[in-house]
Amino acid sequence: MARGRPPAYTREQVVDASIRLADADGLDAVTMRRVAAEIGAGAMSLYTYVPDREHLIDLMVDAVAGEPDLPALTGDWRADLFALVSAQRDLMHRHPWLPGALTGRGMAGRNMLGLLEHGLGAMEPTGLPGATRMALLGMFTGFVASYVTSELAGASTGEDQAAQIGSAVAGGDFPRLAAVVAEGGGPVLNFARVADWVINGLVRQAGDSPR
Amino acid sequence: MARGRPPAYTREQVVDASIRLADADGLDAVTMRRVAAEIGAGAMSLYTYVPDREHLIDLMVDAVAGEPDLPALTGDWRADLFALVSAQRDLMHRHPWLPGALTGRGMAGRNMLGLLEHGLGAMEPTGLPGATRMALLGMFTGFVASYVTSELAGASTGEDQAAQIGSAVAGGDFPRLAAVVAEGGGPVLNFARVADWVINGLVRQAGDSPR
DNA sequence: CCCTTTTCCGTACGTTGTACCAGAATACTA
DNA sequence: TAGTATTCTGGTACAACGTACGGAAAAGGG
Repeated sequence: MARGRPPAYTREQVVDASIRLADADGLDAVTMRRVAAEIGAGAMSLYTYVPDREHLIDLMVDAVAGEPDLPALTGDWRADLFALVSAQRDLMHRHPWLPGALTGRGMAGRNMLGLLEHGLGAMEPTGLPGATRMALLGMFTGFVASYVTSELAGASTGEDQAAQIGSAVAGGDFPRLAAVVAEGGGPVLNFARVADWVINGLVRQAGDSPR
Repeated sequence: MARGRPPAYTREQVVDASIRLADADGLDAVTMRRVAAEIGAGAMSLYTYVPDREHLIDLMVDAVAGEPDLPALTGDWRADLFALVSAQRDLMHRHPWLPGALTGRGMAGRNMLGLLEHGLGAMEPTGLPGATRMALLGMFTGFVASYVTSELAGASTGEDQAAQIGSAVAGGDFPRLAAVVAEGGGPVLNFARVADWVINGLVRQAGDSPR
């Protein structure tokens, strides 16, 4: 058994190196050559472990989806969903490329499906039908991605963008925007509060919904 | 006035050609050479009108953001927000690359700010503070992007992905997922209904929220 | 010891973004 | 009218990318 030259690396090594690169320098830094260099291999060797770059990114997504070990369900769907959503946010903080990678790349692997399974379980006490729970989970993930994206954007840039908004606002158009900007913006909205809005609001509405 | 050789093209021409390409073949098809060929120019001539590819995409986003002419505000924030959200959805249907392009690219130009201004106005009757309205608008756009993404994904792929899910589900793990799949999924949830959930749910919760 | 199988990876090709610059086209100045 | 300053055009070139191809290397089975 095990004929042929034995592999010098593993798929996991390749995926881990890719994740390390993406965490440090963004998804664009994940090039076949750089990933290979990271593990000390030749560029073409990666193709033994991964069919192409696109699948590599699928694997990266699914790998990080396996990171959080979610607490067991309590039966309180509010709390359970909040825990799930918080875990997703932590994940996206740890891997800022994740929101971008998620767009247009649906449910690749087992860890991703595990997250889905967990969410479906959390919403079981709501009594909502399966398709509805499914849709809501998509919304929740979209919400977290959107929230984290604005969190990260606010932290990093805000340089020339603030200038752009400022000058546009000063132009006299966008009076309401000007008012909001003048109002000071205040602290970024608390994630816990917004997550509560989303969870309570959406599930309540979904339950109230006719038909 | 107007010294030097006169421009043979316009920035608008460049941006429009890029949008046409992206609509037809996706964002990746927007390469400097292809865009240039589309308008009959040399590749390097584009750099007279646009600093680089990244800015080109910013301009594309802002250009399409100017497409919808939104109906005047009625004072009914539910209706006005629904109109806004529907317009955004139409936009993303017409330009399927938009959700992806939006990730990590915040509020580039005047049309984008105009959309923001409109949204702020629509929410004025809610009495919510400016920062809250701002945050909610971000959420709404995130939801629409997420909804449309899943709409488009469901329409196009579902080929090997369905097989992957099927085999994983057949494996015996993910019992709840299996139940939902067996349940038939049913028709995709109505956009109007989900949008209502989001708008009513979020605004209601934001209003109820303590402090 | 050779044969089959499997992995490794150097070389090479087509495509990308864009730096550089010579040439062309215009308006202003003398 | 001739020259000069200014601006736009686009060919050439380069580094970096994904990856097809194929020979070298390393293992087990005969």
